[in-house]
Order: sequence, then structure tokens, then C-alpha cells
Amino acid sequence: MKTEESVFPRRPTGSRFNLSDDIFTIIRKKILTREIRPGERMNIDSLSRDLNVSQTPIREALARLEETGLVMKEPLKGFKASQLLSSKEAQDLFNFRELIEPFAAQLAASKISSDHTLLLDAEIAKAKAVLNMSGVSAFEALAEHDENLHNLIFDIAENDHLAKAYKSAHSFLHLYRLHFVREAPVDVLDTLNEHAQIVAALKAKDAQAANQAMTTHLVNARSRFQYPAI
Amino acid sequence: MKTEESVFPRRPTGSRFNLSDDIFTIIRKKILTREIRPGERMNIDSLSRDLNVSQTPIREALARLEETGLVMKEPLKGFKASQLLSSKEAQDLFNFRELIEPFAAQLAASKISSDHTLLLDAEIAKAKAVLNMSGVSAFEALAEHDENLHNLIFDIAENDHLAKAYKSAHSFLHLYRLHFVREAPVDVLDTLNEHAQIVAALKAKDAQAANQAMTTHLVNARSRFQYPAI
DNA sequence: TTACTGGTTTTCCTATACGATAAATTCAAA
DNA sequence: TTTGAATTTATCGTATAGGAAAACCAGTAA
Repeated sequence: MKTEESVFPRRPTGSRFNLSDDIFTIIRKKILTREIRPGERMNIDSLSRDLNVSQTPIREALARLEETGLVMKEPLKGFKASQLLSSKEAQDLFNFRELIEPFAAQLAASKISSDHTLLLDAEIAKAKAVLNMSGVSAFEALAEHDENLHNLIFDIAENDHLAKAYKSAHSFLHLYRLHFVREAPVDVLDTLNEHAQIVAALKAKDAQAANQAMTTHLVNARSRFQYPAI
Repeated sequence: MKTEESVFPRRPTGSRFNLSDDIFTIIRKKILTREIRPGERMNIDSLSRDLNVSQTPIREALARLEETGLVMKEPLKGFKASQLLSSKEAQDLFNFRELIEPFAAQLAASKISSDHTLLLDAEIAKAKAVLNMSGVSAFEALAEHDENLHNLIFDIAENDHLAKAYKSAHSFLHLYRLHFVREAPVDVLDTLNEHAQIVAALKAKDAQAANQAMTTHLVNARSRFQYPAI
């Protein structure tokens, strides 16, 4: 019978809800940052001890993560982080992106507003900073910018189904890319130029050009992405 | 040392695990058949009583369903089945289908094997039976055939990302369509003819024709799908 | 070495309790 | 009668203990 728990309720009452949402986000981040490695087993009990919550929210979070595909449950063995995409799956993913992202860009071009224009300009301006970086931090900054920009385009396109499909696929690409990060400098300049072209097409409300610029970008991205033959 | 457990174990040992998976399927089905209506509140306690399981598997199932979008959690009110797609969202969904399904058909045409051909033929043959039905049962049979065929095509196309995107979007279309089911006879003949054309293109391994046939089918489906202005 | 057997660990599930919050209901005052 | 405050009720979110069954492991026998 402990007394301190009644005096200091663990959770500052009313300040935040949905513990399991928080846990979901935390575990998801652990996976996406490779703190939990692909294929690694995840023990409900130790997670609950580490994160200082009971098993219930852990179970809920893992169930949701399983639904996203980032986590797998083996019937009587427990949960583990999903394996990395195979080479074929990665190619499939690129094919998928090359299908939906140009379409999203095309839609976005026809729906863009002046607010959106400002956001796009801001993102492009921010990205210039990457040029002065190097090594891992450059890689990370570029990845973040890339994600921001692509998300922004889906926001502008205003098709939830499209955005959802992209988001769910994107985690896997992120992990895959992370796995093969090398010290070797990514070709930052090319990437930024392509981004700028996409944004220019969007601002010009030229749907056709936006589609084309995005396609070009993705095709180049695929070829830049030279992962070692495994 | 009990003896009866070998005769009749509580859970037919080995035959099924994962109570929460079963529950997930059951609840999902209840939603998809409108036994649980869009917007209806779902009480964890009464679900656990109705389904004769404890709260834990219910919570897990609901968490997963929330991830699919079929169920929503309002912070301190509980779970409810998601609202029907708005008219805009339904249009967005059709746009999305018109993007990914023709592409899937195109892929399928280039990958199709003789096994697949048999399956497609079987599905087309089975669908003929719908012509002799009427009313609601015709609608249901057609919907099932339609789903089978489209799923089959995604199987053949062998791109998991694509298939996943389709599956997640499809539930919503199903519900939306169900909502507006009318006694008025759907145009079964047109639908079956279009399906036959798609299958013909696939069997001919003509990717371009398959893409085109699917596009035509979807465009027609959209226009056949005359829902009342809300 | 291989195969079996018994104990240990892990996981899934159940049951249940308790605090907090939203909704419903009662009751008092204008 | 109506309005508003207080109280009750229902339900969610969280926590924790424990039991059943499978999986794992180690030690022994062939």
C-alpha cells in the first residue's frame, strides 16, 4: 500500500490525455530512429518498465503499429520490429511513389493558394542551410527538408486518401534510406534544384509541369539512391 | 492432471490463437455490414460482454481499427464508428482509384501467369450467376464479385504498397456504396462486360489495354454510382 | 551426438479495482 | 415553471495481479 501515489497523481490531471497515443508516437520514433532495430524483438514487459506505464497502453500502441506495418506480431512469440524492405519491395515502393506523387503535385498545382506559396518558399529558403553542412547532419537535415516538402505538397493536394497512402509508405522508405546512409556526400545540390523546379511549377499553377518536375525528381532520386547489392 | 482438456480444450489448441485478431475481424465485419452504423458509439464494456471476452482484446482491436480509419476515438468519450465519407471524400476516393487501379491492371498484365488466368476465368464465370438474381441479393453478389476481381488484380500485380493502399481505401467505398443501395437494379450487364474486357486485356498480356479497360470501367462506375445530393 | 523430459520463462488473456471526466438527474431558488 | 447548481451515474483510461498454455532451455539417458 503506497501512499505517495494519491498525493501526486502520476499524470498532472487534465493536462494531457491519451497515454497510448503518446506511447505510440514514442515507440514509432524509436523504430524510425533505429533505436529499435529492424527485426528486433520488443518485449511488452520491458517496454512498460522502460516507459514507466502499464502494459495496456503498450499493447494498444503495438497493435496500432502492427496495423501500420512497422511492427509484427508472431502468434506466441510476441512483437518485433518489421524487417527492412527487401530490394524488390524498395523498388515497388519507388514505383508506387512515382505513381502517386506526380499526381499529387499535379493536383496541388491546381489548388494552390497564396498561403501555400509562402510555406513552400519558406521551406525552400530553409533548405539552403543544408549546403553548408556535411556528413551525417547534412543527411539528416536534407531528409527532414525532403519530408517536409513532400508532406506540404500532399497538404495542398487535399486528397486524404492519397496523403494517407503516402504517409504509410514513407516510413518504410525512411528506414530503408537510413540503413544505407553513408558518409559519402549526397548530391545535395541536385536535390535542391529539383525541389526548386517543383515549387516553381506549383507556383505557376502549371499542373502538367508540376507532374513532370516531380516525376523527374523521383526518377533521379531513385538513381541517386545507390544502395549496395546485398 | 485434467483429462477433459485433451478432449475439449477451451481453445481448440493450435487451431486459433490471437483472440484480438478474431475480435478485430468480427468488429470490422459488424461495421462493414452496417450492423454497427456510421457514427454509432461503441462501448468497450458492452462489446466485451456481447463477444464474451475481456476488455483487453477489445481495446486492441479497436486501436487497430482506429488505425485503419474505420473507427475513431474521441479523447474522453470513447470509440465510435467513423462517419460516412463526405461527398468530396468520395470523389477523392474515386480519383484515387482511377490513379492506382489502372496502374495495377497494367502491372498485372505484364506479370500474369497461367494460374492467374484460371482464377480470373473462374471469377468471371461465377459472376454470370448474378444475372439471374435481383434486388438486394443481386447487389450483394455483384459487390462481392467486384471485390474479388479487383483484389485478384492486385494480387497479380504483386506490389504490396499498391495493394495496401487499395485495401485501406476500399472499406470506405464499400460502406459508402452500401449506404446508397437502392432497390433499383444496378446495371449488372454493363459492369460484367467491363470486367470481361479487363480480364481479356490481362490474358492478352496487353498492359496498355488493361490500363485503358480499367480506366473505362472506373469512369463508368463513378457515373453509374449516382448518389443523391445530400 | 541425439533424443527426451522436466522445469523455467514468456506471452496471451482475464479479472478487477480505482481515479477522472462527461452526461444525466435531482434539487433548490428565482 | 424555469434556470442553474450540486449530486449521482456511467464509462473511459490506467494499473496490477494472476492463470493457462506455449516456447525455451538445460540436464540426463541412450
